Amino acid sequence: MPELPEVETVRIQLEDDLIGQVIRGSTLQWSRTLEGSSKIDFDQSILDQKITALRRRGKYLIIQLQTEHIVIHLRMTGRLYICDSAKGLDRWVRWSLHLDRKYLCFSDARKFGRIYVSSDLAELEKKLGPEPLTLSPVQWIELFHGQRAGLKSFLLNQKKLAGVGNIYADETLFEAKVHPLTLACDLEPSQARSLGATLQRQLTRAIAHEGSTISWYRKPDGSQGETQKHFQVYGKSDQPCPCCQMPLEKIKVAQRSTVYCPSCQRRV
DNA sequence: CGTGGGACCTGAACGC
DNA sequence: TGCGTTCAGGTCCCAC
Repeated sequence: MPELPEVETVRIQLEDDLIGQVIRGSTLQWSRTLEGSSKIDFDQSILDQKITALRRRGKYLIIQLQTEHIVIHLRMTGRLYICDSAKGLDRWVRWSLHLDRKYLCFSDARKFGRIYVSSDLAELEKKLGPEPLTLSPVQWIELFHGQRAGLKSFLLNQKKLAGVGNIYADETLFEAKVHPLTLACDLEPSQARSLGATLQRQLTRAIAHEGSTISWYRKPDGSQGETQKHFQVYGKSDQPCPCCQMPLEKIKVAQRSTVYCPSCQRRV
């Protein structure tokens, strides 16, 4: 499931192919993929514009044009790749962007992914908390201060912190030895700093390993990420804890399955 | 402010 | 073989 490291990997791989390209049009195969405007208005606002940058904010990928931005969210099964044809290379292509002699294809089996155009990113910013990789130790303490949500819910809340999803939330809480239902405000300052540092380590390592391929995620070149080989708890319920050998437990938190070690991650 | 449930979706895995 | 069920989960929206 694309989270921050997966989206960052996609950004890095597509950057060189996209920057400097000029938009010649688009094809929309599943209308709900495009939100916020009609296909005609969408095309009109991006036509003939040059791509000046490829950016990421949380789990969003942002194709920066001269006066507009194309904002893309992959949700669960979205993939992006460069291809010679607007039809793409698989049966789940929902949208493609026409460039000079190549196409950026958006494939999305589950049809949850969304794309929209926006001249300023203020609306997006309103929905998103800070980038986890830029927070300082003091900022981590401030982030958790006074927050009465359970930590698993808090980490998944994009408005509080941008880019973390189910995989890296569970892996981080395990490595930090914190119970997923611990209230954020109950962390001691030293624990808050340490949890932040652990999350940053997890995300940085996952980017270095080019993301986690659980089922659908692929890099733009079609290959899989490597991070899943290093999972300690995600998807491993009932297996022995890598630390104490007690069986890992699965519970539902905020509608998501959550795997943790009841012995190593004691509740405060 | 916080949580819980449903909706959006379809493929994979599993039970019978 | 094939049908039916369950699970996966990011975000939005509504109810409490």
